[in-house]
Amino acid sequence: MKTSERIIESAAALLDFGGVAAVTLRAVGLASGVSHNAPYKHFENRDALLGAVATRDFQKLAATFTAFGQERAKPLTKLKKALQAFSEYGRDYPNRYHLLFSNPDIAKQQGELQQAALASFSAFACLVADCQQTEALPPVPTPALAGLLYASVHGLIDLQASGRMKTEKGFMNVSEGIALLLKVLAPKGTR
Amino acid sequence: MKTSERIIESAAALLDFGGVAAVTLRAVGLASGVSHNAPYKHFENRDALLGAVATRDFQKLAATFTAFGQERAKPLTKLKKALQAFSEYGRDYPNRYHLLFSNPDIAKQQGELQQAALASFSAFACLVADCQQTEALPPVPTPALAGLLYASVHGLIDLQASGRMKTEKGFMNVSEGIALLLKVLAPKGTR
DNA sequence: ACCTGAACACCGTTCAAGT
DNA sequence: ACCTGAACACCGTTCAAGT
Repeated sequence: MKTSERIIESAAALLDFGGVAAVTLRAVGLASGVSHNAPYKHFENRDALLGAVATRDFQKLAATFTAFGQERAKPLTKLKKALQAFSEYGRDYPNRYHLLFSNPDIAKQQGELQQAALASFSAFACLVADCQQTEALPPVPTPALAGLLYASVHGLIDLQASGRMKTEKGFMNVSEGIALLLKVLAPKGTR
Repeated sequence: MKTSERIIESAAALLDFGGVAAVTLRAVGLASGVSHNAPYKHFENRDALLGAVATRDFQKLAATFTAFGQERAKPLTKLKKALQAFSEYGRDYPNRYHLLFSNPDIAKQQGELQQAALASFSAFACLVADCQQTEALPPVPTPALAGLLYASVHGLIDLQASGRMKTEKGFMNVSEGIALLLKVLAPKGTR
C-alpha cells in the first residue's frame, strides 16, 4: 500500500472516530508510521488531505448510485434504495458526511474533489430521470427535480443530526421525510 | 453596553468577516477592549461563546417568523415571504448560517441554544399550519410537513453555498427550488 | 524522490495574582 | 465580581538536512 493511501486511510479513521478536529497531522503521521510532516510530501496541506478523503467517498457514492441504476427493478424502487443508502451513509458516518456536504473549507476546493462531487450528483440525477421516463415522477426539468430531491434529503439528514427540528410530538425521522416527499412528488394519476 | 454583549458582538463581526476560524479569543478580546481570556469570565469556553452568538440569531429568526405570521396577508404569501427571508439570511450571512444550522460542535449544546433553535422551528411550523387551515398546503401532519419544508430549504441553501449540485445546464438556485417545492406541495384542486 | 527533526507563530485553556 | 499576564500543551506550517 502506497504511503499516500495509508495517510488517507488513517485520516478517514481518525475522522470517523473523533471528528474533524481529531485529524491532526501529528496523529495522522503517527497512525501511518511516518513523521508529522510527511503528509506534506503527498498533500499540499491539511485541507487538501481532508479533501482527498472527501474525494474518495464521493467516488464511492457515485459508484453506489450508478450500481443501483443498473439493477433490474422499477426506477422508483431503485431511487428509493439509493436514497435509503444515502441517508444510512449520513447516519452511520456523520463526520464523513459532514466533511463531504457541509464543510465550507473543503467545499471551496476545486479540481478533483469538485469533479467527484458533481459526478455523484449526476449519477443521482440519472436515477431521477429514469423515474420521470416511467412517469413515476413529474415531467419538470430533471436538474431542478434532482436538485430539489438531493437538497431535501441532505437537509433532512443534516437537521436530523443536529436536532434542529425536533418537537415534542410529531417528531420526524429521515425515512418518513423521504416517504412524504416522494408521496407529494408522485404525479396525480398514480397517487 | 455590558462587556458580555460587546464580546458577543465582536465574535459575530469576526465570524461574518473571516469565518469561524477567525473567531479566536485573542481577536475577540482585542476587538472588545479586554484581555484574551476575559471571555472566560462570561462564557465557559470558546464553543459556549459561539453558541451565544447562535442563540442570539435563532431568537432573531424566531421573531422574524412570528412577525410574518402577524401580518395581514394570505397564509401562503406569508410563508413564501418567510422562506425568502430565511434564504436571504443564508445567502447574506453564510458563516453565521453555517454556525446555526451545520456546526455539530455548536449543535450539541443543550440549554438556551437548543431552546432558541426549537422556538425558531415552532414559529415556522405555525406559518405552515396556517397554510394548511386555508387548504393552501395538504392536510398531512403539521410537524412532518413543516419539517420537510424546513429541511428542504435548509438543504437548498447549504448545497447552493457549497456548489455541490451545480451541473452545466439546468442550474437551480434556491428561489427556484422553493418555488418548485411549493408547486408540488399544492393540493390537487389549487394547482 | 521521500522523509525527518527542529523551529516558529498561533491557539485554547489554566492559574495565580491584582483591583 | 471582574480582569490581567504568564505559562502550558497543542497545532499547522516551514525549512534545512539527511538517505
